[in-house]
Amino acid sequence: MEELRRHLEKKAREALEEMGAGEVSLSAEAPRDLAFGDAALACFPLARTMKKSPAAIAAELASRLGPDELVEKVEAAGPYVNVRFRFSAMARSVLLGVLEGRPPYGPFPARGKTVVIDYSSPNIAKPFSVGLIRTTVIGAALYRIYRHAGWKAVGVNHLGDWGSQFGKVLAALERWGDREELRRNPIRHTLELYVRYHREEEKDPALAERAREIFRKLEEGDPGIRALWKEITDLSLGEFQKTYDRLGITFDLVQGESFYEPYLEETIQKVVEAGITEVSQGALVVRLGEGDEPPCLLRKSDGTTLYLTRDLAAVFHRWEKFHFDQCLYVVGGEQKLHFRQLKGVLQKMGLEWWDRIEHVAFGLIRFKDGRMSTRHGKVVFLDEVLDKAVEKVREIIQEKNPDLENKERVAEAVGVGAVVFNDLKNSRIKDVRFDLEEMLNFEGETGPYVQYAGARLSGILRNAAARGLEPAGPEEDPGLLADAREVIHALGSWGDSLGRALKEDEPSQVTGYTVRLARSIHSYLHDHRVLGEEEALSRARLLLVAAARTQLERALGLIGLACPEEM
RNA sequence: GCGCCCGUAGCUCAGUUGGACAGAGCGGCGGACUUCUAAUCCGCGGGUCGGGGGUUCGAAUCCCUCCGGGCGUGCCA
Repeated sequence: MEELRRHLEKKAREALEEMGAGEVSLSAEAPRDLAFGDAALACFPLARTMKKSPAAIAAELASRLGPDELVEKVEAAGPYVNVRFRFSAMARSVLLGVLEGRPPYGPFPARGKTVVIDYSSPNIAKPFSVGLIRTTVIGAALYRIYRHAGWKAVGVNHLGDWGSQFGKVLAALERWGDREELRRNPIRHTLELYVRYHREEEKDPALAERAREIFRKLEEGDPGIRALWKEITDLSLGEFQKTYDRLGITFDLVQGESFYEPYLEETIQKVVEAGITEVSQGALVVRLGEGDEPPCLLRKSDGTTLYLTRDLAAVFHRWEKFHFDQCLYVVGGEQKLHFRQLKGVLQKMGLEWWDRIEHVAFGLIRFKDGRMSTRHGKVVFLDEVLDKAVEKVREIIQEKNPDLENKERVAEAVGVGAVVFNDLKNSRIKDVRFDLEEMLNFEGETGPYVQYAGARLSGILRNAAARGLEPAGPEEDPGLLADAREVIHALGSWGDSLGRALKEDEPSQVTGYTVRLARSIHSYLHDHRVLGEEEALSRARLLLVAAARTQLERALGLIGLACPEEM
């Protein structure tokens, strides 16, 4: 599709030059409706320089753009020039592009650029709640998308394994904890302790004092406290890993905030040496901007450090290690100020790479009656949601396809996929209401809908193989697929979707692509048979089926969904 | 109070960066399985694009203002 558009753009450029428009160019875009054609040139941008109406320009341009080996028909429609490509050329370009894995369908060659992506980064004193799914799956999708586009991607899990909340948990453990229970059920027990702490903190000032003291000792390196901390973080991380495995998510670098603990002093020193700090109310701060913009705190009045201090240490470390071209933080939108401050400090320090930092924000998950709160124990565990989804899929399989092999594996892939898909469906910035019922509705624009399209395609390919029928080869004319124009277009729009996904750091563009592709496939398969037609037709359609299946699996893979052969 | 984000069909959302008649899914109603998987497909109904101004040949999209919701706003992360 891309090469056809470039061909058209080149022709248009030449024609416009003949028309005396000078060195101008128009870009070919997808028309609003397939009925208009396969590509459209909008002439609005030329109206001013050419001092003619867009419609007049379109009319003249259209008259100069004749048919050729790739273009079948050119037509002016108001301010647009609509172009229909020769179907065989278009189909061949798309189908072979997909099957041979040429970019953008297959991965791009390395382009020598590095992106560091910070995602998931759970606070491991807290449970793996559904709230964490957002950063985890959005970040992992971006990681795969950047890699597909030829970037060197570094996935970082910046574990929240440090900070005053550990003082709280350890203080609670000291007072009410059960070490046996902690080992058996680390996450739940830690959560219980955390909730209890917050319930009792208000009426018991000594408790809060003890928590602060413990955190201070932790930072000072007290061996007993350190050992306890290590035990909790290890147990907790083990539990997190199980969920990552289920989601198929990996990292290149798992490094807790604690890792940076020895570097905090030199980090603070670096900022001080830049001459931008001041002491205010006993705390070390950097003032950014004017007016009410709150200052950034590097060190509290009690001498301990903050989130920002540790993030600064981490970003220096990342810079030295990777010299990234971009560094993305996939973190909720409520932390916008924090990242503005992080960038602000770097900028004020005069570091030229401050602008490569980007906060990829997303909306939070809310319940009908307000937001989640770990402190109040108002959490839903992600694993429970996944389990419910998988259970629902099991029931559906039992009902629809009881003879299926690998039932359990398919149920897991479809159930987990449904939850992941649901989270990647909408623009990331929107808040999402936690609605289990909607998550478990598997009809319409859902993960199972897309996977089901893949399974139907696979079924056809299996049957064809059993009959010894091969897809048409590249030398054969794909003209027999003229009734599949919509599928070809859906397939061919991949470059647009991928481009926007990258430009906007928006995995939902890929999700949307899978839905459109699946829809065109379902619709086509409903109206057309592949096997049992005249051989040339069957083989041509088989080529389409193979390409659709390949591309669907690729796109699903980028957002972290499997594409089961059967379901 | 101030700052940022969101507001499109009953519900959940798209809307290709200012352009062709505002589109999907869910829910509702009505149809399609002796034929490669009906977790599917096809049709119908449903919208002052939160309100009001402005910029423009042209605004859901840009600017101003108001309203509603969310988030943040010095020692949490």
